[in-house]
Amino acid sequence: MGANVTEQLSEGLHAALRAAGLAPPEELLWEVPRESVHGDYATNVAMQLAKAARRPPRQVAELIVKHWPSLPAVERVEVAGPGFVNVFLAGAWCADALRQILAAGAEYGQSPRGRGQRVRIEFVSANPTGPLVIVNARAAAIGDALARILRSQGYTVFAEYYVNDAGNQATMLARSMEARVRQLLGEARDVPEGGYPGEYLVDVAKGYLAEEGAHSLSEPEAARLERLGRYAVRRIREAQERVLREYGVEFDRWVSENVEIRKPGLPEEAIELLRARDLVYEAEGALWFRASRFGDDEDRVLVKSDGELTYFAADIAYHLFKFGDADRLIDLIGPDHHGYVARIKAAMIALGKPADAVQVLIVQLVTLLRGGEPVRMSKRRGEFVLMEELIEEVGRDAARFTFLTRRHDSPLDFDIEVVTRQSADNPVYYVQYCHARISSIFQHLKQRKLPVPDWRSVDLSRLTLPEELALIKRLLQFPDLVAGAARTLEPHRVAYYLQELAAGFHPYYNRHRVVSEDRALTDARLALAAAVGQVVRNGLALLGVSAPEKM
RNA sequence: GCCCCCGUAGCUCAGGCGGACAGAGCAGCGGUUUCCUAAACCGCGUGCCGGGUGUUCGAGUCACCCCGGGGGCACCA
Repeated sequence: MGANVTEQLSEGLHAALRAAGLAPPEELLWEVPRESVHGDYATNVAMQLAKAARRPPRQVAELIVKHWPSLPAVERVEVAGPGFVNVFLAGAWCADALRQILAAGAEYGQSPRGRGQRVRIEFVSANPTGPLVIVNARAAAIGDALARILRSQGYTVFAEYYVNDAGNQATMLARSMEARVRQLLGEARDVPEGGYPGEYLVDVAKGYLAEEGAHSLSEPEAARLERLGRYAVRRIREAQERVLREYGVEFDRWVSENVEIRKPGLPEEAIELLRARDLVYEAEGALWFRASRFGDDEDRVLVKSDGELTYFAADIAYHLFKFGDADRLIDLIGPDHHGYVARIKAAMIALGKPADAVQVLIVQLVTLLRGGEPVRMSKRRGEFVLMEELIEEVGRDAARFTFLTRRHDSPLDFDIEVVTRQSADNPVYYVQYCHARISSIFQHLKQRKLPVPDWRSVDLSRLTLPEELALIKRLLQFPDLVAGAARTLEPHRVAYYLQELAAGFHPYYNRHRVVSEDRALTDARLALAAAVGQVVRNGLALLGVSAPEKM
């Protein structure tokens, strides 16, 4: 008993197919035609079934239309073009469906279809060697929105941040720390080649001296570096966590590669699992995994000839770790790691996971511009535009929304000056303003001491303007839209939908008064405004963007 | 040389598991406010959808090739 239109249409279509003696395809797809003269929904089943039915598509479509059952939601059904079945919704039914949207409230758009499935989504996972930068903000916006969207579809979602605090880079961080600490003590020391020369480490080094004291530097090298490294990782991680929280992103857990994967010997265990399946071999002094049997280009090294584990070996262990309480994994990674996708998938398939249980999304780079000029960023010299500077300058909502109006796999030019200078015309404000306007209508009502009607008893048949029906039909598409965003892992669909919805409301608001002398009409229009406001709020919530009452 | 991503309006990008006449925002020009927020509304668009071949009743969408841009091709992480 939902307002989900396509579910009802599919039931009707099934009934029609049965009555017509046609075998239904496994899945029925409804699309919203670009042109309204083609109806509110259309399906191409007739064309799909034509071959099996040994009839021309249009004839099949005629059969479907002929046997179409009477449904309150549907005014008429017709055959069009090469064999489309076009469905026109009944206006009165649509208007009445507003009641269901309002009753569902914040739950409108949710679905139970993912219930029982546990999804672990890992994102950002920047190295704990420096502050977060702009591309991390992009990944954070996308990952967080995906988590929210999947949750809305009933999935149990865990958001996870992996801290690569082991291996070479951890050592280089420790050495860089040591140089900075000794510099503070007056020694002439350079940050080592391949280290982290960013200024931020100076502050961390100051903290270290204050908390741990200079005497700790007299420890033997191994212990000294471990202490320095551990301290730096902790402080940098805390800073990353703080920025992400400001951005509105919370992780369910932060997993330390060093503590939770390496120390307990999980990589070795993973290798043994592969060995038990006879999927490893020794060659040239190293231990290899037969990745090429599972879709990778070539076999991959697990243990180097010097006896050290590769990052890949740890990564296999980490993915198994994630599968510990999840059925499905989603990794968001940067394009520089895409060479890893094939091998990690190969390893998971080799260990018995379904081929589609690991989904890897590549979040493409962000080219930062300022007034059309590229902002120079040099990791080597430690020059970045930081994520916190971005939030400061552009604002959290605008930054998130801008990232979410692009596909994750499309490289993005982000011109700070444009996004800030045009802030008033930014699409995010267009959508938020829609929400604020609707809030102000109810504020106005309150000031005039007029009651908010009980939606259950409002006469919605007063909503007959074409703009009103178009708006309502747009609202009715929302559940399918969110489901589609969840299925394809494309949060930007929600952002575009919201812009279209707002683009439907603003002109309507401009042309027609909601609150008028006609009390019954006022109540009906209030219901529509409330429903639009609710859906805007729900949609923005899925993106992690605020829905202000005032602007 | 091999692999991945991208190539749609001046700019930034959408185009919903192939569908019916290709869209939005921005930038530009002109107009709208005694009225629930003008961060709004109204009007103004001639795009070889990078090029080619193919699959299909139908291709911006799928396959292959080519061109252009970015990124990867480690016993680094």
